[in-house]
Amino acid sequence: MTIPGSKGEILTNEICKVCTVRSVALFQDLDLEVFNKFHSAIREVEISKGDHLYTIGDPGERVFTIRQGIVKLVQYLPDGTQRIVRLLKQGDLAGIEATTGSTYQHDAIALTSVDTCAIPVKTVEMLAAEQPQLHRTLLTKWQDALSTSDSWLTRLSTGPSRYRVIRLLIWLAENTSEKAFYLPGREDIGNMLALTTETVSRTIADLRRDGLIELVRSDFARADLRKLKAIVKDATD
Amino acid sequence: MTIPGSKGEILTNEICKVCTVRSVALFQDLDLEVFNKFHSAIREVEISKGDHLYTIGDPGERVFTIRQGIVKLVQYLPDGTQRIVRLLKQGDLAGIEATTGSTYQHDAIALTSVDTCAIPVKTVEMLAAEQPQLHRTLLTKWQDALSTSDSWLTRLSTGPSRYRVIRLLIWLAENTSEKAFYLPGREDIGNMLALTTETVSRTIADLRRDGLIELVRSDFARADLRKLKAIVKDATD
DNA sequence: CGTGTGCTTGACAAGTTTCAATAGACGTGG
DNA sequence: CCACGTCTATTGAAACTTGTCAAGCACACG
Repeated sequence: MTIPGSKGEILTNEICKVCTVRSVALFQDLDLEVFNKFHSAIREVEISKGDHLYTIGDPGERVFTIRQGIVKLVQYLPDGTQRIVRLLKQGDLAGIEATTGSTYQHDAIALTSVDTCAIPVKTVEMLAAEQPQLHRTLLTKWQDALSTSDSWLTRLSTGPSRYRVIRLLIWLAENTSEKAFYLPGREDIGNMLALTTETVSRTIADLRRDGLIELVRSDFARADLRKLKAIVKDATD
Repeated sequence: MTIPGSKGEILTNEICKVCTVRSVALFQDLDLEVFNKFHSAIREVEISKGDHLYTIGDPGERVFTIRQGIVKLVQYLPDGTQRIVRLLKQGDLAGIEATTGSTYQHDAIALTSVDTCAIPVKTVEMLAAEQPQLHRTLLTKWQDALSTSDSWLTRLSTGPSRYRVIRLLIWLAENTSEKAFYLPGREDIGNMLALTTETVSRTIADLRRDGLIELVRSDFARADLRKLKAIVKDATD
C-alpha cells in the first residue's frame, strides 16, 4: 500500500491485487499466478504537479500506467515553441513507445498530482512471453493513443478558438467522474489548441458570461455539456 | 505480375517475391516458406486518384501495404468539415486498425494513382501465430503512425500559415526519391494544415515569388530544401 | 505584508477568412 | 481541331479573428 504522504518510488507489494484501474490498464486480463512472478519489479511512482514523469530523448526503460491524475505529453519546435500532443488520464499508458525499444518521444509532465505504476519494459516482455494476450492489450493501447491523436487533430486543432476550447472542455468533462472537472492553466490549454493564453482566457471568459461554464475554482469548472455539444453539433448521447 | 492497364483486384502469384517495398513493409523479415503458405490470400489492389481504398466505419477486414502512390486519411467534423490527419506513402500500412478488430477510422482516399497489397486480417493473424516477429513489425507500424500523428500536431498545425506550408513541403520533398515531388491540391493542403484554399494558394504563390519553390506542373514542384529548412529552423542535415 | 505567478482586459497590429470575380487547365463533344 | 463547360487555382477587398504588447488584478506563498 502507499505510504501516506510519501513521494517518489515505492515497492508495490499487495497493491496490484486491489488496483482500482487494473480492469482498464495493461494487466487487465492477466493470470494472477503468472503476474505474481513478476510484479515485484513494478514500482509505484507518485509525482507532484509540474514534475516530469520522463523526458524526451531518454532511453525508454519503463512504461507507466496512470492510476490517478492527468499527464501532458509535450513536444517542441526548433524555436522552443511547445505543443501538447495528448493528455493522459486514469488507465492510460505513458511511455508506450518504450515497448518497442525507442527513446521517449515526449516530455511527460504532471498537470495534477499523479500516481502511476512504473513497469520495466523487460517485465512487460517477460509477461508477454507467458501471456500472449498482453500483446493484444498493448495493441489496444497503441490504438487508443492513435485515435486520441487523430481526434486532437480533427477536433482540437480545427476551427475557431471558441469551438476548440468547447471541444476540449467536453473532453475534460467527459473524462471525469466528478461533476466538476479539472481545468488546465490557460497557457497549457493554449499549447493544446495552438492558441495564445490571452485568446484562451478571453474565450473562457466569454463562455462564463454566456453561462455555458462555471468556475468552481480557477482550475475546476462545471459545464453545461448539453449546450456545449449543441454548439459544436456533437452527438448529445 | 500486374496485368498492365488493369484495375481493381488481382491475384498475386509471384509478385510478393520481387516486391520492391517488402523490405520496409509488413513482411520485412518473414520466412519465405511460411509466407508462401498464406500469400495466396493476398490481392493486389490498384485504385486511381480520388478513389476510396476504404471508408470510415466499414468493418476492417484487410490492411493495405502501400506499394506506390500517396493516400490521404480523412476524418470529418459533425458539420461536414474535413481534416486530413495523415498521408501514407510507399511502405506505410493503411487500415492498421483492422488488426485489432476495429472498424476503419478514416476515409482512405488516393491522392495519386495508388498500388497496394491487400492483406486479410485473418492472414495477418495466421502469419503472426507462426512468426511472432510479425508482432514486432506491427508494433513498429503503430509507432510510425503515432509519431507521424504527433508530428502533424506539432509541426503542421502550429504557427503561421507560411511555416505550416513550408513544413509540409519539406515533408513531401523528403519523402520522394525524385527531384520533383507531388504537390497536393490547394484544398487538400488546406485540410492538412487547417487553412482555407485561398490562404494556401496565396502562401504558395508567395513562396514561388520568393524563389523557394518552383512548379514543374500544377501538381509537381521542386523546392530549395536548404532555404526552406533555414526558415523554419529545421535541422539542415 | 510584499512578491511572484498566473489570469484578465484593453487597444492596436497582423494574419486569416470570406465573398466575389477572374484566369487557367482539362476533357468532351460538336 | 476548336468551342464549351467544369473544376481548380489565383487575386482583390473587406470583415473578422487572433496575436501582440502593455497594464492591472487576484490569489498563494514566504
